Amino acid sequence: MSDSQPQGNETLPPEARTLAERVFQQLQDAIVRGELPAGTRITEPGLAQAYGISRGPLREAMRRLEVHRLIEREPHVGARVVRLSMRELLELFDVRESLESMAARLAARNMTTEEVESLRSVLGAHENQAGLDQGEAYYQREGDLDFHYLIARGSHNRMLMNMLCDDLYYLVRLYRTQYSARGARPQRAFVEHHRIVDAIAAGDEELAEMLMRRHITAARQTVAERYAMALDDGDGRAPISRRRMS
Amino acid sequence: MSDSQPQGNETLPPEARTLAERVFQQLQDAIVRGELPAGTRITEPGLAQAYGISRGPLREAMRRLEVHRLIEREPHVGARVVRLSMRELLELFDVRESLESMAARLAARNMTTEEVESLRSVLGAHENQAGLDQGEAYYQREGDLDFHYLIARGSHNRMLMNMLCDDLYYLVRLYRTQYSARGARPQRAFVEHHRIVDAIAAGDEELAEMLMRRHITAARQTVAERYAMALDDGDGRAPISRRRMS
DNA sequence: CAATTCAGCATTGTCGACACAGCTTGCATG
DNA sequence: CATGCAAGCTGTGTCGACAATGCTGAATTG
Repeated sequence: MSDSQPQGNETLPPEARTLAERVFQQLQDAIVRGELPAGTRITEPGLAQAYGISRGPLREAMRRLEVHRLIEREPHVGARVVRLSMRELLELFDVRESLESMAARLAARNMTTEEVESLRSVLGAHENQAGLDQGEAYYQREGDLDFHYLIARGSHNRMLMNMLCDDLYYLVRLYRTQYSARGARPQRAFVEHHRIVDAIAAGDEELAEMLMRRHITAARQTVAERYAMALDDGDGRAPISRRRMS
Repeated sequence: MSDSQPQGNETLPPEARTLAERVFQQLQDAIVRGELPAGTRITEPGLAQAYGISRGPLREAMRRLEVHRLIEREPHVGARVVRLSMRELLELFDVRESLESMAARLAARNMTTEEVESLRSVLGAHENQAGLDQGEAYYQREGDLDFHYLIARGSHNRMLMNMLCDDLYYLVRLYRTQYSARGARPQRAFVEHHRIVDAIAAGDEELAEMLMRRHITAARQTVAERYAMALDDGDGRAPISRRRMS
């Protein structure tokens, strides 16, 4: 896997920027990977000592995490890693449906042939991977997001791209670790991905938009049905698997 | 107990508790109002002294402004109030179209009768206001956003609501001050607003979504045509690049 | 024995100060 | 006279310390 790390920011100064920036990305990664489980209480002195920095940059990093909805803060009380409830997860799907269908429409309008080609190559790589151990599709977890990343970038809408890549997709990854959700229905997703790419390549905006909308709606449906019996509390908390990352 | 009137010290300001929060809101307001014009260079000691606080809380407020896309920061260089280019403005319209059409759909599904009623009352107030001095519709500038705010809230989708109310609508207000855009086509907008409310009241999700989409598309079209002769670069490059102040 | 109050502590909020980077300016030199 | 270089200055990045607030726990009292 080349980069499951999204290039959310615009330019490419990969190495040294500011300290707060690096800590922010490290924390972001640690959260979506599950190294910091949901509900973990984050104390500023603790993390500052853990990362070997002062509280100043760490506070700024936490501010950014808060705006990105990865941690929840309460004034004078503290911060905790977000615990995605089922309701918020379904809300996320609705927002994704709206944003990504627009991204698909714009991608069909603005994507260059090279971008379409790279999209096809990524899709082919995942297909081969899925052909090896079909059914499990472990790699599909990140591969699926690679696909959506490319379409978001292909929209050539910087604002839309930032919203999807910098905000929503981190929440998606967070959900997948918190619910330990393996990518369900891999073959169906593959077919849908192919059709979306075909529509984009053909420049059919309406079709691309509709297919993407159905794609995400179907995923939402699957998730909703899957957890329908497990948790029947519309507003309640999510039953997180309290497995530690060892 | 003490139900009558508690001490006026802290009634219920959920976010006015910390100093950084207040400064953030003050700065946010100052920017969208135009008191801090676009491109204004923001220096931390200057603003800190202006607001009578230290640099710590001000830095956190600036971080939040940065994430909300109201200021642009460059490491070791400084921060400036964003200058919305025409391209970014059109991008904003695309994002709004996608998000608000979904909000209208969800509002048609989830809005209570009380919410619909308040929506209608707001619309009626604006209509009377526009009846007084029709054509100018000064109030319509904020009134239009009131309308969209209520629909966003009516979606009962917290994530969608936060995205619209906390991020996009501030950018919309910022654009209106920067471009000194008076609300064009007021009567048409009124008609469209009424139809949207009717669709929402009727619970017609598809219709509400489509009408909202057309509503925003028409506004985008108007803006695009209006500035077509002033800056004519389609959607390739940003016509108003970030120029140096000097 | 239970409820309440108060003292102690941990953590967050805020502040002032130091270090480093980038820009400006003045001088020296070709 | 133009240009390169160096020194100063402005401003950001980072740090440690102090103050304020909320939580915890035990002791006391009805």
